Amino acid sequence: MDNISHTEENYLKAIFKIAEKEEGRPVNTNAISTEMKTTAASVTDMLNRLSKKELIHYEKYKGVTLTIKGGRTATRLVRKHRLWEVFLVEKLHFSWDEVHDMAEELEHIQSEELVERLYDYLGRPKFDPHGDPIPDAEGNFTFRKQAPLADLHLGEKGIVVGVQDHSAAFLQYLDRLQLSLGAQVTVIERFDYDESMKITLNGDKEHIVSKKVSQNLFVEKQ
Amino acid sequence: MDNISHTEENYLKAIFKIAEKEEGRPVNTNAISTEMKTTAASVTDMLNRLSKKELIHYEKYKGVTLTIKGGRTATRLVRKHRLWEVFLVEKLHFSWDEVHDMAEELEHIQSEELVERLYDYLGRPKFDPHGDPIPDAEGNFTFRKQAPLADLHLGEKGIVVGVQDHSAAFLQYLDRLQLSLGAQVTVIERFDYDESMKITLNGDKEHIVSKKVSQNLFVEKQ
DNA sequence: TACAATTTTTAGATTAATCTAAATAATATT
DNA sequence: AATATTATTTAGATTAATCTAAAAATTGTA
Ligand SMILES: [Mn+2]
Ligand SMILES: [Mn+2]
Ligand SMILES: [Mn+2]
Ligand SMILES: [Mn+2]
Repeated sequence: MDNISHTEENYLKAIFKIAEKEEGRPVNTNAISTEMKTTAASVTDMLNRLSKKELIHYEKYKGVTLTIKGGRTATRLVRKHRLWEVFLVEKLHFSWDEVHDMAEELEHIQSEELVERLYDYLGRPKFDPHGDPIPDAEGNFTFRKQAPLADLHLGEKGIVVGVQDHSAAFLQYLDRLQLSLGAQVTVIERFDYDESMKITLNGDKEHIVSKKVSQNLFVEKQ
Repeated sequence: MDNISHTEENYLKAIFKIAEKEEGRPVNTNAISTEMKTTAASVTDMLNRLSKKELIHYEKYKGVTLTIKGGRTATRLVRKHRLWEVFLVEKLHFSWDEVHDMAEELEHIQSEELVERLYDYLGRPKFDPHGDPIPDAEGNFTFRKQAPLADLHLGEKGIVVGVQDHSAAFLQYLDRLQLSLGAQVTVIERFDYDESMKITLNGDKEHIVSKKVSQNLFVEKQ
């Protein structure tokens, strides 16, 4: 009755993630099939199953939203995923571009007690290795007034606090430039031609970063 | 082709465990169905599947043995299971009677790299919280010349190194008596009547332990 | 050896999760 | 408004993992 399979959990997380971007509007079938790398027919099938379990509100052709129960399950998963990522980076010294797939499996470990002990063990972190907020045990997220680096004006300073693009390629590129979380960046020149910008890193190293990079990097203005 | 499901992994581990007790004789269907808490029919079905994947040698009505590949998979699972148990006890401070079910899930996390990093992180342990040996990355077990406490003669001393019975009830009972791994016990009296014995614990506390307890506790003679 | 008991396998169903192909509904475009 | 396009659902199959009930093989015993 109450048992939720790994697959069902992954669907709930996918719906949660899409709903976040879409600011709560009903999530449609195709968006889910893309996110889950599966067919629309499979999604429809699963939506009926999740609906019967009262994890989503679903009306044919109208898309879905999470119920309270479905939302709680999804945020629990996000909490577990991000805490395991912290563990892998902080304790086992994996780099931030290696941990996602492992966390994708670890997030399904049942025990609530385990998660909460892990949380304490890790020093009650508020953010994961990519700067994403870790919801607390009640499901509340810490919000931060962050903006893409691209939004900084000439002369403005910011601290790198997160990424939009979580791909290994982007994360490795940032490593190469030493643009890690906590780094201080200052915009010292902006090029209208291709919307790239020149920045200094911790008041020292200079870099030119492309529009794509500056749009995918979140900073907290200073 | 090469993908092994959680369920298949659990069957391999069950076969490995039974084969250990039976000293390599072919493992029969009913033994597996008991260990897996499932029906004989389901086991037969799974044996055909494992056989097709070349994880076991199987002949109808003759029982099964693990192939090299099946054996390697099983010992890797045992390694993972026991390392996670060490993690849960040493780092998250669970007690030894709480960790089995969590490890039963954690053992299925794929990444080999994760296991080896965990191994280093834990200080390359050779034994799990119940005193069971942790096979190394190549699948070799450390053997110990251990015997049930019941085998100690009057006046003999031993160090508690493991348990036969892994049930929470037994482990909690041992906790109550402070009979934990590493404790030194000396047999100071043996009662023929019910085969119980009186022991001293670390040369101090005295206890009378039943036959059942002394048979389920492993010691290393001194 | 013959019969009984036990063990194992087979047959036939069920449920979860997936797929392809076809049908239907919703939306966009002339 | 009619038609074309896109999105979604339905129909029908497949595979893994399980079950119950019945059949068959093996083992134990008189
Ligand atoms: Mn992740
Ligand atoms: Mn997952
Ligand atoms: Mn265990
Ligand atoms: Mn398991």
